[in-house]
Amino acid sequence: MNLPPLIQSFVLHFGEMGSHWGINRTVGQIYALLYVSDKPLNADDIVEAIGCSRSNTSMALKELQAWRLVKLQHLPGDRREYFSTPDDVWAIFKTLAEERQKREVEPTLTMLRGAMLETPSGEAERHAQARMNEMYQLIELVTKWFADIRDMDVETLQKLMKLGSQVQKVLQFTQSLSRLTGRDSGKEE
Amino acid sequence: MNLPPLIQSFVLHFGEMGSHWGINRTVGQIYALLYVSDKPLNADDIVEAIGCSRSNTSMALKELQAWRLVKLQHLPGDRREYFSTPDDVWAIFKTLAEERQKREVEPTLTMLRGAMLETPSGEAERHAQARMNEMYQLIELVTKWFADIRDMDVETLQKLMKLGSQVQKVLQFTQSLSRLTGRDSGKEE
DNA sequence: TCCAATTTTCAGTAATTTCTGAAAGTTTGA
DNA sequence: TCAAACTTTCAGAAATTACTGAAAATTGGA
Repeated sequence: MNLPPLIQSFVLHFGEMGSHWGINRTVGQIYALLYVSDKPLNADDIVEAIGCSRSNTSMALKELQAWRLVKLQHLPGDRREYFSTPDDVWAIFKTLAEERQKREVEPTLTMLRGAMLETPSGEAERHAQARMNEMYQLIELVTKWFADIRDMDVETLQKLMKLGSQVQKVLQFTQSLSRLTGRDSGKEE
Repeated sequence: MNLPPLIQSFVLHFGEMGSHWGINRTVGQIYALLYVSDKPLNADDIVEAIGCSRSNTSMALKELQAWRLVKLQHLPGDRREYFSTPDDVWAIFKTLAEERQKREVEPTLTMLRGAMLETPSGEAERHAQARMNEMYQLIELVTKWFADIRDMDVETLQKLMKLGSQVQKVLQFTQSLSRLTGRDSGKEE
């Protein structure tokens, strides 16, 4: 690996972190490299920069594309494929949230839904099913909320986040208002 | 493994999912087993139910304790250690969020903070540093917001989540109000 | 169509992670 | 203090995952 020190430490960090996430070192490193690069890179650029094999690079890029974290593009007069990450960090964040949702949460929800349909035989199973239901309700609520949040425009989202826990006050205020006027701003349960 | 079918499929699912998260199969399975169990279990109960070795169980329980996802307790007149998960699914969710924050996000923030202090030499490093700063700002904002959210009481949190994206309307409404009255409910940037 | 440039696949190897059994360590109460 | 009950550690085995180089496949232009 032959990179300026600032970039190198960023790339190495993402490589290490990869294992905490579900991705391998090379995938993490390549993503980091593309993220900070000021121009799209082709596979050989990446091999050169990271110091991994050409085939490994190919695999890693395929995985990053499956995650929708890199864009493929062609440069005029060059047959090679060039890769880059989206510029907008919020868009990246949303993509990541969507993909993790799809890969990690959906399958669990499906399994739990199936479990809800079973008829428990015996006390142990009855209790287990009740617990699974608690988990199901929680995950579903959080999931829907995340989807709502993801679909907000960045402006609103930033406003909301900066408001932070003070949103409580706004809610309380709105609820007193609605009690006075008889209108309700929130969804019913 | 010798468990009622409903419980078995739950336990196996968490085992598989473990690898998508940063935990191994046994850890996932044991957590799932404890989560649905109607009483605390000791290490031998777990070995019996899951079918792994005693030492593996010991390691896995240690990891689950490090994640603060299981409670250790003693039963009167029994020297063995019994394990269970917290009852409250919201508490579990919060613990999980805190631990992931600590393990996955903090180290990255630290690295980025360090990178911000470097003086870039050359255009590539200058651009890279700007990108890292964008990432830093985003992660910090989301992190603070998460912390705010975590510290809300469950009631408010559920209310907020059920409101979903309609919170936008509440925000807009409150802002028109504050424009009228000259008061501001939100933090300043 | 053919050739050269480029990308992908794949089988074998290397590295890492997980798991086990045996041994060592710890704790409790007699 | 000792012994029994129980837990942890750890070195090596097993399983899994990551990586490589060679070969096959694909692509675009002549």
